[in-house]
Amino acid sequence: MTRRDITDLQKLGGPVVSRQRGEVISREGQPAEGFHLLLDGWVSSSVRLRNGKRLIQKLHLPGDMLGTPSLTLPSAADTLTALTEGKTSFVSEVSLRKLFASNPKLSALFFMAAQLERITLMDALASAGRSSALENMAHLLLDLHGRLGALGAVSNDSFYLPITQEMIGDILGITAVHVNRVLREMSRGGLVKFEGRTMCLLNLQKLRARSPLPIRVPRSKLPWLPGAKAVA
Amino acid sequence: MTRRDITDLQKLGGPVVSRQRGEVISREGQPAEGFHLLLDGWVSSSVRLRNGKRLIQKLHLPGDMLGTPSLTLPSAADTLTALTEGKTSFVSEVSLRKLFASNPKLSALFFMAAQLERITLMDALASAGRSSALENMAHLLLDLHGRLGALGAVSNDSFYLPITQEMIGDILGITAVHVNRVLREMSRGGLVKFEGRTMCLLNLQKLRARSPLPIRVPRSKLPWLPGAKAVA
DNA sequence: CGGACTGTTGAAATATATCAATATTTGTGG
DNA sequence: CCACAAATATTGATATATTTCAACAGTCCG
Repeated sequence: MTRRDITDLQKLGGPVVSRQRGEVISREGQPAEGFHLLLDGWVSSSVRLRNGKRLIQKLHLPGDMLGTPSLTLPSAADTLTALTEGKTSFVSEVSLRKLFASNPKLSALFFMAAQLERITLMDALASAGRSSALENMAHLLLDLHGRLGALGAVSNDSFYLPITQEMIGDILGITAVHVNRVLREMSRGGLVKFEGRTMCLLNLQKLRARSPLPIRVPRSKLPWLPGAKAVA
Repeated sequence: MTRRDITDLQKLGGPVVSRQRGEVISREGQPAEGFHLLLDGWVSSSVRLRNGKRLIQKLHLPGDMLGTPSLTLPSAADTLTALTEGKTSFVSEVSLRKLFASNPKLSALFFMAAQLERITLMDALASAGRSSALENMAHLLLDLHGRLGALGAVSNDSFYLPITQEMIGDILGITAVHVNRVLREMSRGGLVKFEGRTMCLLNLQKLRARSPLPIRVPRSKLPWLPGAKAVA
């Protein structure tokens, strides 16, 4: 990105808002009218099913855009909840228009970011359907390991995991009880170690072998992107 | 969309290519370098897991863009297979650049289309994890009913479904045997009727009651979109 | 026509859910 | 900083949805 791109991106968001743990940033069923940039902290995106059960579709980490899918709907599909203290800033639809109208390169990057999210969801869906709970757990842990690593939040393959086993269950679509059994089995097998909210991946190689799909690495360069000023 | 938008969109694709049933349009592991517009026919997007099992992530219908997520990766994540005879046209990365550089409105629409796909995937993921096979089947049938209806391919709530029960299993993440049991149970319960490849939804209301999530209806208007020529 | 898919049904095996009881940790107010 | 309540983790026993294996019927297509 050029300096101009970065400036444009920073100008996008409104004032920085502090979020407390447990705070609902946006609730399903309410109109969206914009999205949020996650500047700091963890946020979950969850949906409640007819039968009352909840499912977490995504754990958002700093740098993520929250709530963009709901821009396409009359009312938000998911609820955004802060899992830790954090900071967000709101991007209105008007700001988004200005971005698309003035910076084709960032527009294309936004498009590509959305495609990357699709990949993650596609992989999660493929994995969920046809793999055992342990395999899905391995995939989830490796995904977090990769994403947190990129943010510098992993040391010695261990990281802070500010979610309960029940939430992990809501991500993988299994019960909290079964999450516990699987984690303990992985622990006994020397795959991971966890104390409180700290998770340590003891054997990345074995974990990768158990993961139904590899963790995707995005293309580092997209040579076809329009130049920042290449406006017709 | 204005006339200019439509012209821009049509210019995007290369020559029309005819596809035979079973033909592989693009294979996972190979570089993408562009995507396909589906002009006619059904196409599946599938992934193969480490354990050899296949999972279908999406049934594509005419009007869909195929393979855009893989633009973000060094090599394609999914395999695109024609399920019926059909027609596609290829859009190169260069064409895509020109679009982003010259038409901010279509750029924004492309972004929004990707978000809509995310919604579908999020719902499928939420549904898959926490619902019974019958509930997921209801959701799938209603989704197809809605999408095919928009294309004028539904009459009397019945439509042509050019896929085997094994493929349905690969979509829902269950075995072909179980697909059969679930479909027959729905049939006995008066929810659906099927003969050969024709599926008829006999009781939409009951089906909706069994579906874990409603079928989403996109916003009809996005007033914030940049005008077609609103280039800074 | 015949062979290969595809659909259908039954019986047994298995992963995961559910229910229940207890231990441990975490957060909070005094 | 402590004590206590609430949330979370852990483990066992049992129930259940789905898979697996198997056998056969139907159907499509060359």
